[in-house]
Amino acid sequence: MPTIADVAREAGVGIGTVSRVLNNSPLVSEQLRQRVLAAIARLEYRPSSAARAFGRRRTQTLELLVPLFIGSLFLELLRGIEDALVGTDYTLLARTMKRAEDRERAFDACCSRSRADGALVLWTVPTRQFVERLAADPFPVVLLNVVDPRLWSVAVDHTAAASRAVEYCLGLGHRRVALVDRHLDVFDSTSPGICGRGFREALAGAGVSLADGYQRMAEPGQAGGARALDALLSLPEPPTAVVAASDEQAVGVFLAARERGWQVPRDLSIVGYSDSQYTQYLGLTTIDVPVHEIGRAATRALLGAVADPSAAPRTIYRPTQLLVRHTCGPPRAGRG
Amino acid sequence: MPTIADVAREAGVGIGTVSRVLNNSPLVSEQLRQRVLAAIARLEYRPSSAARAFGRRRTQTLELLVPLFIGSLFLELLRGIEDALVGTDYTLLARTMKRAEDRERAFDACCSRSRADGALVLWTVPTRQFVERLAADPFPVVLLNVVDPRLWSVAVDHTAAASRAVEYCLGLGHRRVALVDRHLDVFDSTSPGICGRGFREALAGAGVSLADGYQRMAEPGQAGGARALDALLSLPEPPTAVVAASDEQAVGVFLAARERGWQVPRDLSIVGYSDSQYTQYLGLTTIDVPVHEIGRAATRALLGAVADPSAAPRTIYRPTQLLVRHTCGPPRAGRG
DNA sequence: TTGTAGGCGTTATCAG
DNA sequence: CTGATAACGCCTACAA
Repeated sequence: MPTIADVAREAGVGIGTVSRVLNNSPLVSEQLRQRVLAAIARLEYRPSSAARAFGRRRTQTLELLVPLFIGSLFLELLRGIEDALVGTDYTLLARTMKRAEDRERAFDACCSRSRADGALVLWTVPTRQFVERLAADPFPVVLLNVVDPRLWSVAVDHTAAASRAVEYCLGLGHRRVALVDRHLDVFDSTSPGICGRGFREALAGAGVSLADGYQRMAEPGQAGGARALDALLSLPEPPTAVVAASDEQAVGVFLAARERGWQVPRDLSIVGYSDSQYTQYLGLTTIDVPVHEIGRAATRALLGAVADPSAAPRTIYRPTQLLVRHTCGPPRAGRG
Repeated sequence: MPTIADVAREAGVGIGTVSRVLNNSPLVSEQLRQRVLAAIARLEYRPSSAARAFGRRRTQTLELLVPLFIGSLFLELLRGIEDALVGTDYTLLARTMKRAEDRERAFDACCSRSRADGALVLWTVPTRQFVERLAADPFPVVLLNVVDPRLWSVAVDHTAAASRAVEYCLGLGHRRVALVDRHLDVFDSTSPGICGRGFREALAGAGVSLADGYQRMAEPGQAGGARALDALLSLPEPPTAVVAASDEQAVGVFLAARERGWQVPRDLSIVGYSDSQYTQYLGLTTIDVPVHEIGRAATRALLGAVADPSAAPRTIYRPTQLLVRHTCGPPRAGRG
């Protein structure tokens, strides 16, 4: 395996010149550049990325911290990230986290002496220590779908989105609207729900009082949604519309409703959250979260922060919109 | 940022001892080990992974080459890979490929002077040059869902699986069974379909002749399936059952059928392929491909190959099975 | 069991 | 513009 020294010898130049050619430095005469390029080709030389990372104290790698619970949106997000990476010579290191302790370890590993130049942190709230350590020893981090003013964040306004969904149901005539919410932090069951505030605000805005048990926290995934609906339907006055905090939960709600013989949207209206594309054929009315765009924006922000670590962190919001399909309708007379 | 030398000084030992402690070498007295550990803690020292990778000529990284077309199975696969990685100190580098040229570059980048110690290659056929280069300069590679006898491969027997699906339809009484197939290599539209052979064998085995136009190649995804069904339903004698080569295509078939007013399974039976979990609520009858297990097995094989590059490559098959749900039934009298 | 010295392949710095 | 040369931080002999 040839090294830079072999190339230098082959081309009859100094090793510095070869390095400059490799790094597209303008400080090389065209003649020598050609000689070096030819030598590289003859020897089939490839620079060692390990040596490079070591030498320039930069790995050309971005780290992605992602909870393993993640649903199908991950793909879309990955595409967005890759989109932003095209043309750069950065690659992506994926580190998945299953449990809270994995997260601690991942945070720990990623910030000090990282294998990467920066990190993308998905759908999980940074711990206090993490933020403190980052303050002490800056390392570029961008949060996705979670906001922390002390760090770069790219997210949507969950409150506005949830409000929009609830208002839509209210507009259809529903008064018994329930929320199947999701913890902001998958690893922390004491963390608030992402949609709770928007839900309450929308109800308050319409002068509708919040019935007991209508605001539920559920596990992510279909199972969580299904269980939540079961609970809701056991209430003395079950809701006529349900807003879910994820499409997967919405599917669970849908299934559980069907199981009980409730038809959607005749007996129950459902709004999802995220537009995960796998629910298209279900005709799920949902909040469209521009996941692809979030991934791209976050990656761009991270690359920027890597290039200029002194830039003050910003929070970037992306707009959501309601995607009306076929799981919502007016409440049924007998039940509404 | 402290280095190993700082730790050595702090602990009052030689740098070699620190290195040995870091690498869990048994050749350190318990006493010194403790002193070193304490020094490490005091200094909050973390070894530089870049320097490590450089020094030991091993990156502790596995590379994942994945076509961006990939559907929801990717998540399950990723989980399988991560499962196999738990307990090792390997991390995963993801390199996605959008077009055929990306693939060339990815193959190129991954084998010579790679940033990784080995590579997992998904759902895409290795090019001739790739295999040749690998033969000349060994670099551990494991193929997933594609088989090449010259390399490690983990896959299912598509022929057996497709046969099983077709036989199931035949057993229900169908005689007009069509196939919506998928190219073995997403980047090569001249590559054969993954299910074609099993399809034909099953028909032949039952003495059913293959009608013109019943074996179709389709693009991956719902759109491909939908388009393929449109074509099939335009035939003078449309099929009464369709076997698809992916769940996503099956969903497309399902949607297109519904669009045309055909009910499933009354007017049309559908079998999917892969059990992608997002089709559960559709009740799709499908071939269960153990994607998680494939990811895990492939990663284990790769780790093995990294540890012992001299081991001869093997092909590992994982069994599939038919998952009967609700999209198949006997052919309708008037149409069957 | 321990410390020391050399090497890994680049990049960066510095004279020329 | 170019070529030496010194880091870079760790690992691995080798010698003690």
